[in-house]
Parts: sequence; C-alpha cells; structure tokens
Amino acid sequence: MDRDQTEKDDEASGRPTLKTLAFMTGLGVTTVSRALKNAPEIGAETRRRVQLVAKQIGYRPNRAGVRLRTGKTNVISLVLNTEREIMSFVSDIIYGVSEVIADTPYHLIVTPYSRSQDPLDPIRYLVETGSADGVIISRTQPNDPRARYMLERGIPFATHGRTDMGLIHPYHDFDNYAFATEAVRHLAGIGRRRLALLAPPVELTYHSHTLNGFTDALSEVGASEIPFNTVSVDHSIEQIRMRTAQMMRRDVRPDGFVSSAAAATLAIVAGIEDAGLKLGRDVDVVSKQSSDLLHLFRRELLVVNENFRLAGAELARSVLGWIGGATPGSLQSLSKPTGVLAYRPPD
Amino acid sequence: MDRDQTEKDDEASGRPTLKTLAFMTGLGVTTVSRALKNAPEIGAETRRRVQLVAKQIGYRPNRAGVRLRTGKTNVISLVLNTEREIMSFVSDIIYGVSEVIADTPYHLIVTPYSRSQDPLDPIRYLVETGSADGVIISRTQPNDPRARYMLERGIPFATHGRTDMGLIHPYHDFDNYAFATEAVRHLAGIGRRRLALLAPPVELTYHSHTLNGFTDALSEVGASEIPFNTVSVDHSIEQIRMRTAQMMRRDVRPDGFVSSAAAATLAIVAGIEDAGLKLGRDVDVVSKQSSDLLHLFRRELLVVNENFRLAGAELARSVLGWIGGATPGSLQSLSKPTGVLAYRPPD
DNA sequence: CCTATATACTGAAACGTTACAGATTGTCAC
DNA sequence: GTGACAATCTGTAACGTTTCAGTATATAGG
Repeated sequence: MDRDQTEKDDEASGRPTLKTLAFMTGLGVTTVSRALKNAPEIGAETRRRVQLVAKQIGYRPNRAGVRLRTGKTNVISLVLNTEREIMSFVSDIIYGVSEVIADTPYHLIVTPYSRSQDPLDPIRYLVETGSADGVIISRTQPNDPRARYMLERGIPFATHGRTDMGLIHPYHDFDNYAFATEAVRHLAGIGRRRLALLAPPVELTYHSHTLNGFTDALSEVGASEIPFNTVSVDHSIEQIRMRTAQMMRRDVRPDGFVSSAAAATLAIVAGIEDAGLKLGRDVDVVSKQSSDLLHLFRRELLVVNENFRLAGAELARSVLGWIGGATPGSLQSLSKPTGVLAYRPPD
Repeated sequence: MDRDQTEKDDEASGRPTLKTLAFMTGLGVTTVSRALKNAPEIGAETRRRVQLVAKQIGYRPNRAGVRLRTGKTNVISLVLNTEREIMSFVSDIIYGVSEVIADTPYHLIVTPYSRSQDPLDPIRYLVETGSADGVIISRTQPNDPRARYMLERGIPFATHGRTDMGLIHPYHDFDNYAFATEAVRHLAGIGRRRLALLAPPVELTYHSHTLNGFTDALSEVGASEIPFNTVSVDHSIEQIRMRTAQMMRRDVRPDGFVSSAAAATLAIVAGIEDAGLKLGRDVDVVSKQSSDLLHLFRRELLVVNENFRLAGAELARSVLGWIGGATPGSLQSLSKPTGVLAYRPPD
C-alpha cells in the first residue's frame, strides 16, 4: 500500500530526485543527501551504493531546491556595458569564463547594463536579489563604487583591471604599463622621436597605467610627446580618424603612435592616410590587439597581443577561488604583453 | 504572542517575501500572491494596497521559490560553439538579446559547447535539467537534430538561420540568397566576369542559400564561376590566405570575389596581394560584414552589412513570443541585406 | 547486566512560492 | 427566515533540498 504509492509517485515524475534515490536504495532522503556529498557519518558501503545508483539513473540535484534551501545559486554573473565594451573582447572573455566553469556546477549569466544607467545598478540588483554567488566586472576604475559595494556586502567578485583604493580584491589585468614602455622603446629603436598616445578613457584605471608607462619610457629614451588626448579608445572610429588626420596635417606631427585598441588603430591608420602620409615611412604605429588580424590590415603595423580568453579564464578562476574560501589577495594576476611583433616592410 | 513572533521572523531576514507583505498588509500570503498577479478574485482596493506596499518595500519574487513551485525558470539560454563562432558576432547577438529581455523577468545564460562535443549535448542538458524556458541556437543545419529534439520535447526555441526539415519553428535569418545575388550583380555591373565564392561551411543551412543565390545570379548575368570550395569561412585565416594566393597565381583566376564573412575577407585580400595583384584593379571583392570596419581596411572593398544585434533582438522576441503562447509559425523573420556600399577608388 | 558512547541511519521542518480546497461574509430571491 | 450564490479572503500542502534533533543498533567499560 504505502510502497505502491511511493513507487507510483516516483515513476510519474520524469526526473529523479532524492526521493527517487531513497526509494531505490531503501534509505531515507537524508541519508541519500549526505551520502552524495561524502558526509563522514555515512557508512562506506552505503555511500558507494548510493553514488552508484545516482550515477546510473543520472541524478542531478535540482538547482531550485538547493538554491531555495541554501541560498547558493551556482551562478557566476558577468556584468557588461552594452555599448562601450569592445566587440571581440566580450566573446573572448565569455569563452574564457566558460572554459573554466565548464566542469563545475556553475552557470554563467550575462548581466548587461545599458545606456545612461548607473554602473552600480546591475550590481545592486544582483546582490539584493541574491542572483549570483560571484560577479565579474570590467571597465574598472581607480575608485570603483562597484568593488567597494561588493566588498562591503561580502560578495565574491573579480575585476578585469585593477582598482586603486587601498582595498584588496581579486583581479586580472593586462600589464599596460609594460605594453606602453615596450611600445615606446620599440618606436625609439626604429628612430621615432615624437610620439602620440591613443589612451584608454581617463576614468578607467588602465588609463594611468598606460600613460605612466608611456611617459616614463619617453623620458628614458629621450623622445617627446605629441599630445593626443582629445580622444580615447572609447571614441567613435570617425572621431579618432578625423582627429588623427587633423593632427597629421600640422607642422609638428607625431612620427609614432601607441594605440590601446585594435579598432582604434584602424581609425588612426585611416587618419594618417587621409593626411597623405604613409605608414612605415612617415610614421609607425604600435597597437594592442586581441585577435590576430591587424597584421593583415597593414603589414607595417607593430602589434602587441592581449589575450582576453586568458583574462576570462583567470577571472573565473579568481571568483571560484574566492567562493571556495581562498584569500582575495592570493587571487590577483597580471599578464605580460607577448612581444612586439616587428613587421618591417621588406622593401 | 503570535504577532510578536511573526514580526521578529520578518525583521530578521533581510529581503521581503510574501510573508513580509502578508504581515504588513494584515492579509494572508495567498491573497498577497494573487493580488500581485492581478487575479480576479481579489478586491480592487486590496489589490492596489498590496501592490503599493510591495513597490514601496521593493518586493521581488524569489526566483528559486517560483522555479521550485512552478518549474518556470525565467531563463533564456543562448547556446554557443566555443571555437567556431565568429567574434563580433557573439557579442552583438548577446547585446541584442539583452536589449529585449532587459525589462522582462528573464535572465540570459550562456551555455557553451566546446571542442569535439556533440552539439546536441548542451541542449539535452538544458532540457533534462529544465534549466531554461527558452533556447536560442545558431549554426543551424538543414536537418538540425537540436531543433528536432526541442520540437519533440515541446521546449520553445529559436534558431539563427533556417532549417529545411518541413518542421515549423521560429527563426531569424539574414537573406543570404539576396546577399549573394546582389553581390554577383554588382560585380557583373562593374565588369567582373569570373567570380569566386568563399562560402559558409557546407553543413550549415545558409551555405546553400548563399550558393544558390550565387549560381542563380551568375547565370542571370552570364558570368562564370571559378570554384573555390576547398575552403569555407570556418577555415583559418592562414588557410584561406594561402588558397587564395594559390588560386590567384593560376592562369584562369577570378576577377571578383564574394565573401561570406569579414574576417575571411581580410584573408582573401591578403592572398590577393600575396599574388602581386591589386584590389580594385585586378579584382573586386564583395563582403558581408557585421561591424563597420572593412571599408577602413581597404577602401576598394564592397561591403554588405549584416546586423547581428538585430538578429539577437529578433531571436529573443521570437522565443519570448513562443513562451507567451504565440504560434511558432508567426515568429519567423528574414532580414534583407542593407545595400552594397560601392567604394570605388576615386583615382 | 547496566550504562556510556560511537556508528549509521531517519523524520520533520524550513527555504518562498503557487494551487487546491475550503471558509467567511453579504446580497438577493422567494 | 431560509437557501443559494457570488465575492473575497485564507490555511494547507507541495515542489526538492539541507539541517536539526533525534532513534536504533552495536561495542565497550565497569
């Protein structure tokens, strides 16, 4: 009677639950639950038996059940700016994150914030609704309210880029200081003396990293700077192109560029050519790139690679590490630029 | 006594629940639940009162609770191939989807499938674990096992690209037939007679769409095809570049190209130049692009724009529509190519 | 033989929500 | 005054999980 009823209940519903396993093994749900998570108070044989059956029938814990009971979501949220983030960037980071969480119970959810919205809004939403166990943010600022907020609430996160608030948290960053210094040294090495920098937007931390590297290396090699700070990599292709062309038509114009983004570099080159000058002859450009396409564009371009897939992977590892109990300070990483590829025109 | 206890319970936990609202309004949780979803058996004043209080204290339904009780996840899953999907593509689609689900209760989760994995695996996972209310897939095939599977299980989905199985489901597709015909006509119009097509991979549906458009237009304008089917847009930049260069060194070589992807076009142009030929003089290339960058690369390139952000938005609308009860057949859309931009060299 | 203690297991309750099956009114017809 | 009925509200159970507070059995110490 009792048995029949339970049996019927279990066979009716499609997906196996703890109750199903309990019935099949003849144990209580509590025992099954504990056996599956290797609790010490369960006999060794029972444990193996339960786990065997669970694997056989393809038991997977119901996420909603776990989440409701424990508050654990098994979700990592990647928070993205809908219009400012550079294209290839995003997909590479996503792939990097995916790679790492692939064989964990975690899911990746993408939380966008749009237009004129406060960047803190999506973070508040995530924290208030308890929608994620961990968060990844980018476009990090020196004094970042999002990082501060999450630190206060004690929710694990990692930032793409560093902050500068005297607070410790996991991050992954590309060494933009090293990028800028190497770029300047290389340009100086091939005889360029008046350099312009297309920098990241001022509000982001890596703006000053890049700028510091640039100016430090300038004085090191004794070259001078041609100011180019009316635009940043966040500006439109058209604006950058126009400003570049304007600048290249002036008497005192740069003979070398350092560009912090691949798309912007296309615009710079276009601007240079608009002004009737020739890349590799009148001016050289060193650019960061994330996909391997710039050298197809103009083979005279000098490129430095930034690996966003790696960044995504590192960020995911950091967040998971923090969730897993590691200390935030031990989850910081910096990736060095992979060498300047010097494509000098063969002729 | 009873009151004190309830009060204490509610104030202890941070986030308001139905119980909190019930206590504040003096109603039962059932009534509150119904009032919030505008059930007819709730008095008009009560309804307003409950909704007012709910808004004031910022009540948000607990997703885990809803999901456990109803099975509704409020999740849309975007299933992506980790290595094959083209870069900018992905982020644009994500942004498009985000845009549409922004003011719905839905979250977007990204489900990747990697390497040598069966494309059906992630779909099976989603369906078996009931992880999503709706699914979006790309890299659609004429006979697509994923679409068939989801159709059988009755789970709402939309495909980026069409199938050809005689089954009806929502899709969004770019009109690649029109793209190919317009491209060929344009090339013929500027005097090109021997055309090569860099097609999508054969297994995907839009391969034949593109190919049909190409060959139909060829016979229409009386031009001939130079076979170029040893590579597809899925091949590496290096392979495409090499094959192109090989072909361009032969006696009978194309004087026009139609390319189905922007990245591949970079490779084609590189190959053309490797062979010592000049774009716009010896050969013209019409290419699809998703971001507006190709004309910066070589201004002789002829480009047709495919809007992936729009695609993402349409796909999201379709899935939501299906979930909302619309008939699958009414959720299909095709986007026309936006005109060939004819950048002829001015000199 | 009785008590203490470790070992292996178990039922009940709770997380927040919704659906089902009432319960309590008030109104109206007769 | 009674019964029928609509309108409005409510308690209980259930979704699948984990935690709490046990229970039952075996082993050992005295």
